[in-house]
Order: sequence, then structure tokens, then C-alpha cells
Amino acid sequence: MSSIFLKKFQIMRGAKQIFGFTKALHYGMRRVLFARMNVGCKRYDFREIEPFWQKFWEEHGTFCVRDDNSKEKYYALDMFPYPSGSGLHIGHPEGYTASDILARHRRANGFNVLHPMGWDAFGLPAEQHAIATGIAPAINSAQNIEVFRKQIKSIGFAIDWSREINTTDPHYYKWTQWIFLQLLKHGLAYVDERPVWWCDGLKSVLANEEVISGRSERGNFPVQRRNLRQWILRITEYADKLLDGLDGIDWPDSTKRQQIAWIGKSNGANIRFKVDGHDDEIAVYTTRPDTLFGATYLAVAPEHPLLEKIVAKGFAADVSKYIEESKRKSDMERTDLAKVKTGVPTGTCVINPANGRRIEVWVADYVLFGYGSGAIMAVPAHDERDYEFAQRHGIPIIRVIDDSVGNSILPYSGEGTLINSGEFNGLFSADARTRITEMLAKKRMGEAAQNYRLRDWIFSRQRYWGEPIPIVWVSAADYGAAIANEKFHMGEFLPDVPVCYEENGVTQCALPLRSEHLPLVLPNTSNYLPSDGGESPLAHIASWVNVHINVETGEIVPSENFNGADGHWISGRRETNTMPQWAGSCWYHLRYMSPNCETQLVDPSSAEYWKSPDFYIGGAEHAVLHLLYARFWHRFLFDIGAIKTGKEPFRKLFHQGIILGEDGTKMSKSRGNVINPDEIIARYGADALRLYEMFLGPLDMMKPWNMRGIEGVFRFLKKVWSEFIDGDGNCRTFAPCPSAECQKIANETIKKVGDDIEALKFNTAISQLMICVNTMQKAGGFCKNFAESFLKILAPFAPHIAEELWSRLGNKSSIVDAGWPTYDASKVVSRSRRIAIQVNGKVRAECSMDDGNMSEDDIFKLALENANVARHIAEKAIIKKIYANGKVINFVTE
RNA sequence: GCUCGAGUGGUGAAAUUGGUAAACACGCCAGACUUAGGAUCUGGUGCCUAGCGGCUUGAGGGUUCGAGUCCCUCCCCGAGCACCA
Repeated sequence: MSSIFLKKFQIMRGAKQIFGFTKALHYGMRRVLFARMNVGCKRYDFREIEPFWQKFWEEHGTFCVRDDNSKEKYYALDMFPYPSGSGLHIGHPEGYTASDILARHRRANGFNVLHPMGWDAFGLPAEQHAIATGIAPAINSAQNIEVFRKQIKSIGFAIDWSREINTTDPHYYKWTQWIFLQLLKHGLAYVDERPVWWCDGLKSVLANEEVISGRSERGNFPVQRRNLRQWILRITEYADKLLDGLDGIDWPDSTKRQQIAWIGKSNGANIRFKVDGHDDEIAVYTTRPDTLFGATYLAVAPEHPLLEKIVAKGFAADVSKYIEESKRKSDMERTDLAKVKTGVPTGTCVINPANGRRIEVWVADYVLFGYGSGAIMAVPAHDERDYEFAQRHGIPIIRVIDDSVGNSILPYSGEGTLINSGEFNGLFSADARTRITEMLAKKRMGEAAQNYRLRDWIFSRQRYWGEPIPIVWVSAADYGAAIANEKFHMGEFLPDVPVCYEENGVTQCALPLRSEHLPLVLPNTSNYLPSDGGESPLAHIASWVNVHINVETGEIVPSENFNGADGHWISGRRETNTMPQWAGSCWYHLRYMSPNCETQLVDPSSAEYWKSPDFYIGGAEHAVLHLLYARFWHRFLFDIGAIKTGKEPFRKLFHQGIILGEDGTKMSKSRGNVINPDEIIARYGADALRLYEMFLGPLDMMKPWNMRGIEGVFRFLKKVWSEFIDGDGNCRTFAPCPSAECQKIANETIKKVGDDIEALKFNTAISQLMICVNTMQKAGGFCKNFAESFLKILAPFAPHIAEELWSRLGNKSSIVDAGWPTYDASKVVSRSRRIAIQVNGKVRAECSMDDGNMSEDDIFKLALENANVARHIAEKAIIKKIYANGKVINFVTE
């Protein structure tokens, strides 16, 4: 290090100390004497600028928003994060920045903007962490939230932090529990002991949706079937409403398609086949009643309840062996498409109601018990699976549909003209479906029917870290006596039909808590492991589980403290299952509107004002589950009148694309390609991070991170800085008189940036900002009028630098309240236009035409004067001349 | 297997939806300034060709005066569904 350098370095350090001192002085005296208006740094020192303005916004409540009927509202919602222990991921700010740009743009355009943030903090990882470390999930979760909040705040979003919500806060989950009780009251919640996915690795039950090809979605552990009592929500009741609601909403097509596929509505018929020699009938569901005459066997799932009863004597052994084998198979084995289709005959026949023909009943595990009636009519000629099975087992194949081109290859699963179908011969498939269904209805052997792939939602989890389900189980005898009591006080959420289950020969009935019992707070424990029976860790807490209830007063006391004995008191056990993580995220969009309302889940006047989010952004991984469940609850709340403003919660939805690592693969710790937002902010600042994430490419595309790319936007910010601030740290003075060229680029930029923001094309908006600065720089700097306008349109993208420069220009209030500049459309059009001249479709020259005053002939004449054009036309005759308005002319020769 | 979405320079990507392909940025090359800088500024940069010129949007066809954009057939990548009768 040279001595001169050393000296400078020392001086700089000294200056910094003095500055630090004066800074402290400023802070100390702010309230009394004056507020420091801006950072005032010489160079683009984002490390000073960004915290300063973040503090400014916080202290001035810049983004706190109130219901204000004098202004139009705009509600921008992010999918709230699960605050994981690894901190904010670089993907989080992508969506948040997008919604923030929209929020700030709308605000500048006079909207009253709500842009909130919160935490989806219940969930498995905190519980796993607790099992591993013994640290309570509540503590761990609070710490993670602390980190997330700090990280998100460091990016400078226009978030109203006074509305922050947390799904694990009893004030919040009080209403999650309340919604559950409403579902119960309206007959949409029930319990059932049924096979569910049990994951030994997670020690928990998983929903169908959380199991991916035989393994848990989270953790990738193997799963198996197990019978457990579960709470189940009747989402199937809403299948049609959920389907219909997709019509009017602005969502990505792929997401709508996924939901439609998930609901999986099909039209067809239920057909009953009489069992030969029995009184029983086997019902099947088919979408192709037109192929009924081609049914050559009937196949039932191994779980089918009639199987045991109808199997013929000599076949019973093979059938029960087959049933045992399929029980042992994992679902993965059973649903493996590559495997051969197995099955055994039952020796029993059924009668085809169409033609009276006897066809054999088989048991085959390619028939799923969970769909339709667990039995199918098999038409090998017109179904690939049945064809494969029939070929393998030597079952006859009868063709009943001719396709239009006379193709004879089977199986043919398309439509066509009926043959071998008696009176229905000659009909086309669609007609035949109607007619055959009518015929069956007349014979009372079937009727038209719809089916759905959607199953009811298994809503309980055998976990600690979730919302407690506010139910007490009491014996049927106590329940019956209690509701017969004239003074019965527990009826607030009582369903018309009691929810019951059998346990050790005793019927238990669900007694819902009352509103005043909510929130039912999650009790503390130190044992987070489930019981051996697969019950939740809550089952260990006897003092919490066992209660006595006074059915006349609603008073509930722990049984260990109960010493009375009069007849109004009954004993019960609290439900120990908790709700799944989806519960809290089903309605949070409503809570932000009035986060502190104690008396209702959302204050009606706030709900009336904010209605529903105008923009909702989050990952495509939630295309089905969260977005379907949230729609279900929202619809339900609408139906019971709890909310009055719209059936659909999210009218405009967008999915941001995943940001990949620099190597083009998904970021992961194991690959070592994780980018930490904190490090980016430390090195380039939050504005550069925001700008870069938006500049990377189209918002909805998957795109790789590139460390060098961020240098580019950082350079841009420095360039902007030096256009406003000279080498001494003083604000430049701007020339008042702009050239036509400057006016053009200024107006173009205002127009394009505004348009691109609304179209979510942030990458091209930023590119326009860059073009604009480059042009201004070459023209000798910003002109006076446009300098301020430029900062206003930069502000949504890079709010900190925009505030600092805005203040340095002498403005006294935040740029957030400075509005959005207007543009002069007439200035955007340039006086002379350049037109491409093509010969036979290839560009050969370019000419410029002044104004719009030239006639077509003049333009052609001008074009032909061009030497290169003339050369390419040569002696050939021009057979056609094309003039595309103001863009291109084309001479066609031959 | 089915259903979508995509494929454009060395790289991330633009392209007013049928009208001058490659804007903007990265990288690279050359230069200026610089006794220092996590610098900055200027010019160049699709490919082939010494040049004239020719060729270029995964491949091949087609429609059109004109195709990255529309149609057909493939190839490859990504996502979702996956025996749903």
C-alpha cells in the first residue's frame, strides 16, 4: 500500500467517524429540531440509503392503509411464506417484488393499496425440529418468523406491517376453528375410519395429495395404508361449484386445467347387473353406455363388498388368495401401468341388462375401489385396459362400434356407429348413449350419472403443531341426554345429524365447542412424538384431553379438577387430532382486511371495501391443493353468509417462475448452488436485487440466476445516480429545454413502463428504463421536467434510490405520494418513419418518409430510386407491389 | 401413454401478435481515462466469406407478396395427470 493511499484511507476513516457522529446527532435531535431529509451521500451508497428509507417508511407509516371509501381500492396479495429454518429463499422476493411493483404503481395512480404479509407457520418441519431438538415449535417458529420478517423488510416492500398475520397466533386460529365448526354445523365435516396414508418416516397420516407415487411429498419417505379415524370435509359437495367458478376468473390456463382435471367430472351412467342365481345386483359406472352390448365380462375391485357373497364354490380359494395378494401390494405396485393386468374369475355370472346375455364376473386389481362403484363393465373391443385383460385371460371380444374410416384395429376407444347392438345398430355413439341410458332407466336397471375423481378432504393430522380441532367426544348416551335437556347450551355449532364413531363398542359423539370457548389453545408439551396407536402427541396430555362439561352453562373444566357430580356435567375427551397446514391458508386473504377484529373473522365493512384480492401471486406448486381448498372455504363462507362479496376469492392469479441456480438446476443445499438474498443485498443492495429479479426474464418462466447479470442492473443504478448527483455529492441542475428526441424518449418511456407494469412485463419495462437513461446520457443529461418523472417511474422497481434522489431534488415528502407522470401521445410518434424496402420478401434497403403526407405512389417511386433495390429488381417485371401501412414495402417480380 | 407449455447469438432474453429477427443486459474484443478504485466512458460483437454477397429463430414440409409468429409431420426439453372405466 503506498503511503499516499494510506493517508487518503486515514482521512476517509476520519471523515466517516465525523459523519457517524453527526449522524448520531441528527437522529438524536430529529424530533426536536429537524428531520434529516435524506442520506446525502456522495456516491451511490445503498448501504446508507436503503436502511434510511426503510426506517423513514416505517416511522411515517407510509404503507399503513385504512379503509377509505373516497378512493378506489387495490389489494395485492402474495402467497404468504412458511417461515422455514433456512431463511428467505431467493425465489421469495421474485413474487413479492412483482406484487410490490404493481402495488406501488397503483398507489401512484391514486388507488388505496393494500399489500400485506404474514406467516403460514403451522406445519411439519417445526414439529420435526422439535422432535430432534426438544425446542418447542412455537419458539422455533417465532425465531424463524423474526428472521423472515427482517429479511423481507430489508428488501423495501410497500407492505403494511401493521396487518401482519400469523396462522399460529390464537387470535388468528380462533377463526380457523370457527370456520371448522361452521362446516360441522352445516354437515360438511364428518369422521370415518378408513384406510389412509400412514407415513412411518413422518409418523403421520398424509392426504392423498401429499403422497406422490407411494412416497411422502415432504421428505420422500415410503407410505402405507392404515385404518385410522379421520375428520373429513365434504369438498365433493362443492365439486360442481368449484368447477363452475373457474369460468369467470383470470387464472393461468394450466392452473384451471389442473383443477378441472383434479375434480375430474365425467358424464355417464350407472348400470346394474343382476347376479345370476342371487338376489344381488352389481352396479357399475361407465362413461360409455353406448358400448354396453360389447361388455363381455364384469370386473370388481378386490375390496368389493359383494365379492365374498357371490363367489362360486370352486372359486373361493383362488379369489381369497387373490384378495390377500392385492392387500399386500403397495399402491405403487397396484397402479404401475407397466405391470400385467392380473385377475381371477369368481365362477359367477351376471346378466347384461341390454341383451340378457350372461357374462362372467372377475376380480381384478386394475379396478379401483375408490372410484365409481368399485366395479366395471368391461368392453375389451373399445377399452385398452379391458382389451389387454381379455387377451390375457381368453375372454371374448365383441366389436360394437365402427369407426368412420372403417379401421379394423382393436381396441378402438373412439366414437362411431353402433353394430352388434340390436335395436341400437346404426346409431352414432352420442345418440346411442342417450338411448341406451333411457332404455335402462325404463327397465330400472340404470340411469344417467355423473362421477368425480375428487375425493373428500381428509382434514385431520396426528400431529402437535396445528390448530386443535375444537371438539369434545362424549358417549352417545351422554350426548342424547344432553341435547334432550331443555337448558342445553352447547348447540351453537351442533350438526343436525350427530357425528359419531364406535370405539370399543361404545358410540362416541362429537360435541362442538361454543364460540366463547375459542380459541381452543394448543397446550404446551415436551413430548412431540405420536402415540403408538398413531394418535397425535396431544393424546399424551391427559390433563388437557379429559374434561367435564356442564351442558347447561357450557363450562368446561379439566377432569382432574372436577369434583362435583350433578347431572348437568358430562365427561368427555378432547379431539387430539389437529388440522392440516392448508387450513390456515384457506382464508387468510380475508383476515388481512381487518386483522385485529375480535368479534368476527372479517369486519363486514372492511370486507365490503376490500372485497377480494385484485392480484394474487405465488408458486405454481399450489395450483391444485391450496387454491382448491381456499376456494372451497371461501365459497362455503359465502354460502352461509359469513362473507358477502363474491364467490371466488382470487379473481386474478399469477405464478412466478422458479429461479434456478447458476448451473441451471434447481437450487439446493446439496448442489451448493443456493443464492442467499442477504448476501446479494449486502453486496449490491435491495434495489439491485429487486431490479435484477425482474430483469432476469418473463415473470412466469423458469430462469437461471447469474451473478454477472446483477452487475448489469447495479451499473444501471450507479448510472442513474451519476445523472442526478455530481462528483461532489451535489444535485445536478437540469437544463429546461429538451430536444424533440428527448421528448420522444421521455414520453415513450412513461407510456411503456406504465403499460408493461400492468401487463406484468417487468423485464421489458426495465430495459426501457435503461434505454431511456442511455439516451439521456448521450443527449447531455436529463432535462428538468423529465428528471422528476423518471424517478416516479423508477420508484416501483428501485424505491430506495428513487426516494433518495427525489429528496435530493428538494422534495419534502415521499415519492410514494408523488403520483404517476402522464405522457403526451403525440410526442411518442416520430416525425419521420423508416420503411423497409423488400424485393421478393427480402429486405434490400430502407428509406425514410417524412410525415404521413406521402402517397403510396410517392413511396414506391422513392423506393425504386434506391440503387440496391433497382439492382435486385434488375430487368425483371414487377408483378405486384405491397405496401404495409408505414412499415414495409415489397416488390414482387417474376 | 395422455394433456399442456417451450425450443431464437457465446449467455439471460426482445420482437407492437403476419411486416426491417436478435432491442436491453451479460460476456468477449479494441480504445480512452487512470500513480488507487467492487471503477467509469467510447466503439465493435448472430453465422459463413478476403470481399461482393450469402445464410440464420430445434428439423422437414405447407399457406402467404411476406412466417420466430399460422397449418401439418417429426425431434428434444419442462410441467401436470397417470389403470378414474
